[in-house]
Amino acid sequence: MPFREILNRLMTPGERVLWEACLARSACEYRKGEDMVREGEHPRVLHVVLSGWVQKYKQLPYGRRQILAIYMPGQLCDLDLFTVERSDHSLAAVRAASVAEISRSDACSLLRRCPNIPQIFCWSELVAAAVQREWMISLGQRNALERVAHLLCEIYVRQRGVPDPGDGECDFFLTQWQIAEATGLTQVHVNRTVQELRRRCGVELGQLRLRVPHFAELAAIAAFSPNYLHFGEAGAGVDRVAPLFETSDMPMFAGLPSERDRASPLQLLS
Amino acid sequence: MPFREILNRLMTPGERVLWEACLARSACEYRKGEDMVREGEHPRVLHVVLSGWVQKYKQLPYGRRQILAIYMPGQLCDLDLFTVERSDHSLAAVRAASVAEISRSDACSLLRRCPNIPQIFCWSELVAAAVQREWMISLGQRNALERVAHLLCEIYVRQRGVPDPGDGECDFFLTQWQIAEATGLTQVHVNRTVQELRRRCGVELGQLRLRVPHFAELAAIAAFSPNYLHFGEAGAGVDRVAPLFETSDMPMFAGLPSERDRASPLQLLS
DNA sequence: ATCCAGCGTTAACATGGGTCAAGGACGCGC
DNA sequence: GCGCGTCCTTGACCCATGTTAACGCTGGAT
Repeated sequence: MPFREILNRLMTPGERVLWEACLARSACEYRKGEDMVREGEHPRVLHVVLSGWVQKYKQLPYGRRQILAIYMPGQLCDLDLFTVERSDHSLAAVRAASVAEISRSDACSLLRRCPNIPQIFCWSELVAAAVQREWMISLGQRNALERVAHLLCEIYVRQRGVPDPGDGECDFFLTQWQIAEATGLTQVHVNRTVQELRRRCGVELGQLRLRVPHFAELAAIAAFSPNYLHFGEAGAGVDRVAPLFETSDMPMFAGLPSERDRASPLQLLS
Repeated sequence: MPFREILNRLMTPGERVLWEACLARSACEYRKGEDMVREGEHPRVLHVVLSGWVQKYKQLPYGRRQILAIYMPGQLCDLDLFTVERSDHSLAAVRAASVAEISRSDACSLLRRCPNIPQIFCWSELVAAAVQREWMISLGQRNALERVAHLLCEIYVRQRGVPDPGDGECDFFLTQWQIAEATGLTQVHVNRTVQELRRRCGVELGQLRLRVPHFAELAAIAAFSPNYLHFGEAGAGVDRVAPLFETSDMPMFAGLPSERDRASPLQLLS
């Protein structure tokens, strides 16, 4: 269950129409590497990936940069930026990407009309935060082989879902240099590592495509466990989260005056 | 302006009484290293640090662990856990710590009665997420000296605020082994690094206390810039965020039916 | 057809930080 | 006062990863 499916599952058909219309209306095209938000700017719009991938990154004195997150179609990139005066990071297209830029007023009217939308936002942020924590584990504790293997596993599972329906392929838009920036390694060493993975479990990392003939082997190298993606819960989320907060069991919404509207799960964001 | 001051600034006196009462009522004591939430558990309460520090961490196969975040008095540790079925990380005391454990129903009634509380939650989460991104930079891009220096700068500024009123001291509850777990280094190498910092800029890392006689020098080594802590904004936050969302300018709340109550800034969390 | 930029590949060499092992200082319980 | 555990310190050694510098392939622009 890739991210898009979760989106669809969480929305009513009517909401989906509104949502898609809003996205389509504000779609923008970016070229590879082009910035959408730059560190220090005051952010004015909310970015939602339509196609391609988007990277959140920080630039460091003298050239190096760290990629902090990768956003895939359907994901919200920068919900936090609405509360913040100056962004502390940048946002750019990984390759050519299409991105919806929702203005504050559009976001406002969406929220007014679609009670399930906040829930979407909630899951999006929740998963993004969990992924970020897992990246910290890679950066701090895993060696090069494990880091790259883990990143490939994550990207594969985020697109294909788990359990995997199976032909072992998915989109892959990062260059080896970008893998290096995400994993805190050198481009040269990423190259060595990718070759090792090719040798050990037949991973193919080609033009825009990742092939993983034996996912289990790759996952074993990375000690990859998809729990942190909270996928199973997102599936259940529609049924579980929504009723819960109608019955005033969820602390943040219960007691808020908006109960009849079922707005607000967003308040639970991490 | 350390975190506690921000808390006070954001609350009305009446709210502060309720808040403090709620914290006091549910206070728990933990010994050094004792777990409050363990990975895989279903989280039932919200943890707020009263005194001492709290660490969020993940345990890895064979012994190593990564500290993901450090929470100081006043901070909320795990707002996200309310939405999640099973926690993907653990929470433990750094040293002996006192922690309030707010039940869902208590959190609920707090939110009902204190319109500014969600705002507090919002800032807490926002800053926590920004700190986490900065830690990724350390783990991915900085060398040992820069990592440790940066951590010391952050801990100093988070307690003392910036600009610093000045005598160059603050609490410091981490052992060198815990610094190692937070920075992705070895305890042995942290020791070497701390000595280097002692030599280079007179940093003293003693029993429960950190002394930084020349903060500027330490900050220079780390290339430390406190922007990511969003401190200035938190000061302004009371005046700016609140009116903004009353005038329906903030997308997430504007249009929500609860406007007369001024609930909901939490919706903007990242 | 030619050029060029971007990307992947390779090799020789350098080094930051890990590993292992031992010892010392301090504080705490008995 | 003794013993023990926790934390800090030190030294010798070594490996994973960084550095530098080529080279070649490919695809797009002219």
